Amino acid sequence: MPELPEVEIVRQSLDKKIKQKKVIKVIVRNRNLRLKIPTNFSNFLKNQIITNVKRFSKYLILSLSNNSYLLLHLGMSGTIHLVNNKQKNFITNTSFYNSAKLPKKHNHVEIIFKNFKIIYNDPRRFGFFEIIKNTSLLKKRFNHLGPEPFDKKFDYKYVYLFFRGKKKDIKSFLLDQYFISGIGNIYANEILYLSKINPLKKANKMKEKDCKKIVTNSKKVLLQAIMKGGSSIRDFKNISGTSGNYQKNFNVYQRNGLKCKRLRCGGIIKKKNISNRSTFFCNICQK
DNA sequence: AAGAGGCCCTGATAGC
DNA sequence: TGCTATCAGGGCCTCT
Repeated sequence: MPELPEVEIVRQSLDKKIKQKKVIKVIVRNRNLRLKIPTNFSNFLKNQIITNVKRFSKYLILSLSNNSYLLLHLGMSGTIHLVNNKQKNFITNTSFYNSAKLPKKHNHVEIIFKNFKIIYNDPRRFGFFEIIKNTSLLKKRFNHLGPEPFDKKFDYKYVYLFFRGKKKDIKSFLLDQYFISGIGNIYANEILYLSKINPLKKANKMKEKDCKKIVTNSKKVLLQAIMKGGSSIRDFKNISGTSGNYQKNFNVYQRNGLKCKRLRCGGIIKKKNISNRSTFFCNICQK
């Protein structure tokens, strides 16, 4: 599900709810996420106060009162749900991403606070929790990741230099978190469309002008997506009023067979597999 | 070193 | 109705 904008929406709603709140209890129902949850996980978190909720790339970072951090990645299908203790099962009106109703299955972790709890649900279990002991280890943890699109370091010179001698296609690099972190399959497609660049174009063929467009449109697309509350695709029935709206702005993603939205272009959106991910692009205006 | 490909896992949907 | 195949918003690993 989540790329940078969706994770940011979760962060914002989580921040409002759990900042300065104390963890009363943690229940782990299934340790077998992408990374195995250690046996001392619950005890470690108990009585900790969440001092801050931050985000880097697609990772949520909860700062704890003992100066350590709880890292959370949502993988492909992770969602966070809020349940008030007095309610039985259902949440009605939260701004949590895609959480109109609490699913019946795959509620792997519960973090319980005084009057409410948050539940981590993840059918595919590609997500994970990780405890990071201190700030320098946290820094180290993200060492291998490239800058976020909003980072000053992510400018056309960085892009141009990175692409020198690289024979892979541009689409794969937008998904490469070591080059740039936070972009996923949906937004990679949308960024290339706005840039009028064919996803199969080789990185070393990119002109300075192309690199500038990549930089500008990466920032633009992700910021707009955050402002629209992220994208909610699939499972449309259960989306609450506070779910994302950016899917209405998709120009290419899942629009294969439809007309290009650019006036007078006349192109058709095509679908093609690149590095095993579905890729959508206009066959005329993306060169 | 860079790039191609496979794997982790469940659920929804399409096609027969 | 029920089967099988394919695909899904991510990230990491291995092999060449």
